[in-house]
Amino acid sequence: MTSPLSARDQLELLTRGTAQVISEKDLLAKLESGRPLRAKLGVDPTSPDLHLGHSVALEKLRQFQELGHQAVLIIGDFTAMIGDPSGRSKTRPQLTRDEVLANAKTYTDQAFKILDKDRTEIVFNGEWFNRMTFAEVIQLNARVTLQQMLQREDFRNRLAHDQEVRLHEIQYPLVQGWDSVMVRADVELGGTDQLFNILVGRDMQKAEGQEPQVVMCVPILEGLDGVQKMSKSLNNYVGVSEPAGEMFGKLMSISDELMARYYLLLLGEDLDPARHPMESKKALAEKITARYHSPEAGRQARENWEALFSRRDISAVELPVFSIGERRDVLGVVLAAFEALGEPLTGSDARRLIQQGSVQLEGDKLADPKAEPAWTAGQVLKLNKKRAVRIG
RNA sequence: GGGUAGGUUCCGGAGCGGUCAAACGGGGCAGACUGUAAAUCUGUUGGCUAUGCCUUCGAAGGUUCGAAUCCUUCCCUGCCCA
Repeated sequence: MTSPLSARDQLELLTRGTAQVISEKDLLAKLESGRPLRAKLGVDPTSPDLHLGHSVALEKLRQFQELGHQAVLIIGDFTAMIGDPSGRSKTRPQLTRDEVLANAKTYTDQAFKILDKDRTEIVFNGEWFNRMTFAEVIQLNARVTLQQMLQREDFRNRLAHDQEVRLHEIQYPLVQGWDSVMVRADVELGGTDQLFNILVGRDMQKAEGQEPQVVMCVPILEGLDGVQKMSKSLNNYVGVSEPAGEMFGKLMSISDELMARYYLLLLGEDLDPARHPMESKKALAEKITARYHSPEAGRQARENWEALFSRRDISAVELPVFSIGERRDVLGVVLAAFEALGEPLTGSDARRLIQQGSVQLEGDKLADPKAEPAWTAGQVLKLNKKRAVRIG
């Protein structure tokens, strides 16, 4: 059942916020056919956590679903073992099968925070690749030339800079393209860094006598630093499964410039330049937090944040309660508190935080790791910029 | 297969017998300033039962009072030639 919207209206909606569509004409033609389109998105379960960077493409995929089309989510259990070289200046580490399968589960759970589970087809590409014979692999390779693969910027750069390019890496686009053939994709979504791979998919489909897929690239979302793309390894991400407070806090730390970008790519809205930047940022953080938790949680996160950082009214803030253990010295308490928060520190790191004045009890710096202040229930112990606990 | 250049702490990149837990830059963290923003300034950035001790400079041995630095073997990578 496709949407009552006309093909043109659908086109208008679907292309909004995309960086590149090849081609809109083809997409329109497919939409006009009236049948539900198969929109493919491949994900590499290389790390188990989805973040807002991934969400851009997932949101787009959901839009297809909302219009009555079929989402096809490919879990690259096989491809993850190759490692997508896209945008990389180095060879990616290859994962073992067990790591990949373990990641896949959490991955899909998180993806369904965005996608409609009932209208999503999940496919593991190991399903066909694990069965391929070597002869078939060779034949697949025979479809493209080395020169074609080397057109790709990543490889050219690495060659130019005398960095290694391993053979398995140049096969990646082929493998991804074959996925499109296997699922008979009408559209493939991906970040702009996927352009090359998705184009190869078109070639593979044509070679197999299929109608080539439409390429739909969404922009790459910058991470919290505002410069590099959001990624876990750069530690500049906001995970979709993070607690509401974390999520809100991380979003409040972005630059104004980046905020405009997030408005566009995550909310699909334009930033109102007349509004005070901080107000806009709070609104952004609340909306996104609400999206992944609940409107109530979004509001709560905002209130907490305002109480803690704007009004400095700590009495109103909900903080994790922490009970002092055996050690009563500052160093021991800080270590135990981080431990309790699930972010253990080394002794040296904790010592540094203390000596640099980050650790504060009710606003007073505790700069001596060996001191034993009179810990009192109800007091607020600030640990670092983001963390604080209430003594219980 | 031949020639040649390399493998250093999160990254890049110095060091080339002691003064090296290792310059410098980037990144990270913290402090000041703020809108927990950006910019800027300052400090910090292996671990520990911590004014000292322990483990790091591709791997394993060796020389030496002493090695990231010298020797041997091995592993890995680039480039040129075949």
